[in-house]
Amino acid sequence: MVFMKTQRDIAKAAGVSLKTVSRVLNDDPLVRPETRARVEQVFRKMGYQPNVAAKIMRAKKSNIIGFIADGVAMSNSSIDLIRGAQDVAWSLGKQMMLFNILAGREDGARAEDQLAQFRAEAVIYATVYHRLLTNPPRAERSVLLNCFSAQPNIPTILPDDYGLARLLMREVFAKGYRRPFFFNLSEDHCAAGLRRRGYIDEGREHGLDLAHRVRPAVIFRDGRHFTIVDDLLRDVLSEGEKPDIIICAQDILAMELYFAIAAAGFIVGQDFGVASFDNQDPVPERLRPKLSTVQLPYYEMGRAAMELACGVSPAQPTVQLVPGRFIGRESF
Amino acid sequence: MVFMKTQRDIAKAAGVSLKTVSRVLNDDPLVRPETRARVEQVFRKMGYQPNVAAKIMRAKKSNIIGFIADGVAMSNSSIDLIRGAQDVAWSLGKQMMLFNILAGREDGARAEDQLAQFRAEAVIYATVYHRLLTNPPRAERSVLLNCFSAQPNIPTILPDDYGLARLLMREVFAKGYRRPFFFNLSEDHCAAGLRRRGYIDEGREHGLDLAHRVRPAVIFRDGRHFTIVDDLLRDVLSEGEKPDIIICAQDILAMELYFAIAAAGFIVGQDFGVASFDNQDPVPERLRPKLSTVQLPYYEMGRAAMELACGVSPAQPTVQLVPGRFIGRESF
DNA sequence: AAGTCTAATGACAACGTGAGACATTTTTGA
DNA sequence: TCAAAAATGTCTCACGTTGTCATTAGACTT
Repeated sequence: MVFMKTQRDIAKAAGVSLKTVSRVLNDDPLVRPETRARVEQVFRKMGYQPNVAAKIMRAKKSNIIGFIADGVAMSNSSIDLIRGAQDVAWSLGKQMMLFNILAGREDGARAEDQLAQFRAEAVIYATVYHRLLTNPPRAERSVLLNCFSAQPNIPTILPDDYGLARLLMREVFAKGYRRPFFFNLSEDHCAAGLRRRGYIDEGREHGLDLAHRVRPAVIFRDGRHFTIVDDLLRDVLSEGEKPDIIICAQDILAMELYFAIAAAGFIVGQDFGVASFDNQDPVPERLRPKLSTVQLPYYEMGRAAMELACGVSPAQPTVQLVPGRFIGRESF
Repeated sequence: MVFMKTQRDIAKAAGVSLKTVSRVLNDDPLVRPETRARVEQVFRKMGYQPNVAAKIMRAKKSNIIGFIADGVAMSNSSIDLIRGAQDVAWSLGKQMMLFNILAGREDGARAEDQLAQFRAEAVIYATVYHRLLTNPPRAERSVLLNCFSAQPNIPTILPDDYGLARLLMREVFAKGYRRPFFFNLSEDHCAAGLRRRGYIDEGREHGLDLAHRVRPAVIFRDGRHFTIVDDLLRDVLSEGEKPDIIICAQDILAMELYFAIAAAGFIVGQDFGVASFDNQDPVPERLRPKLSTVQLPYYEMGRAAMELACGVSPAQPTVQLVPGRFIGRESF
């Protein structure tokens, strides 16, 4: 972009002084409307674009908010985190600078350096899964999104996994189901504990003891996650009280469960209800019967994080839980 | 970031001139080793980060490559486009500036403005689906990724949909299938025509006339896409020669087909083979039986686009087709 | 020891913007 | 017609970095 126009060029072309051009750009009321019109005419004709680098220099303020997205490439759910943040940033005249990284590689440090070099005013650290952030952020002003840190006082936005589980179970009980069983995430996943507690607490509220009606359907072994939906379903059907609905901790687990149920000779939505967490496009809408899920509030979380980063919403409590909502379809 | 150190601060602290600090930073061999050591000592102590804005000003060169991603939020497949581009950019010392937009909103123009203001050296325009770009890019130097334009001479990276179809059918025939049927995308999707041609041509190569053994499984009506997998399967089973394998134009269509096949009382991989296009995580791996697909070469396409944008690979032919590869699993 | 050469270091300018201080011109109103 | 007010212009500086050129320190020659 060597041939970019400067205010000086505009001034010459419009037959006014550099200062007048500057006044027009910065909405100085001292400019006569006709002069303003003439200058703006030239802006359009010559295609002037202000030089952000010079602006940053001059203002000692970058208007840049960094967004470090860890592992977003692995899942599409968290893209809504980005969309939410982006929308807020633009509406505030801020520039969001986005980095997709994979934790464990040097990506992260590199992204942080880049942002520091652009003098980003704040940095949002986002993860795909709700989890603990091991190495804390270096930026002076940061916001944690979908993750949290050992060190306190960093503003943090988290999904209300506990509340989400209760919300889902309220719907389940409202439809008359009384023998739920919960196919949970593996216990190393920190949403697992929260959801289990919400599931059990909401059960107690309805006079049920669900403490033994929840088991992980994903296990972590040799550094990898394996799903054991088939085995788990077999176990659950052979022992104890047969469930009337199965809750899955992820849509994709629900998909596997659909196959497992069919393989066992049953029909989803008839012999068992199925419910799940995530509402991760496009799976729930395309399953038959369509899957009823609770939606993780990623878009709203992204918005909230950017608002914190930009200092719109005041400090708030350090950890902010964002509620989700129920998406009712056909599976229960 | 008000309290950022500058080279001037470092110079004062180290008792040398501003220029010497600059020399140390730019690996100028003219600096005496002891001086260099002293200055670097101060760097570490004071935590210097160069100011990119000033660099851009001074150099009149931004090292920034823009990436405008249209609709990435709608699908996770194209994230690999971004990963590929990002990896190349970093390895070249370039800074990729990423924008997620939705065509039809003002997002696009805004992103282009932002990039012009940052004096981006080139802009990559990427779309989720292989399609025609209606309003052409404004940037002087641009690359089209997964889309193409009416105006010629813009370097363009496209998936080789035709070749992908032939590749897939070669595998199908190699496994002995002789009565394929192709559940294609809707005809408004420009991959549909290419894949159909590849499908038919590869069939002819094996002595089969497949011109009438392909139909759209997705229809476009009232501005929306609907899948008609169930209806189509019923039709195909009731008329003409019963297929021994069904090819789906998307993994998610294949998922629907699994259900439709089960509903019709058949077993996937036994009564019919199923094959598909995309290899879009996590669906193919989690279906039972696991789905064999051809993978769209998104990562490589992203790399190729960034290489073009950075001027690494010479001009090439204007349109560059990137081949995909076959991912064999269990479904045929 | 004086002179010469080179290695090392320093001073300065410029990039584009925006603002302050102030001068000059134009317009408005009595 | 003149004074006041409004509009525009001139000039200067600062932001942080790095290329050009000038200067100094040290080493080497005679």
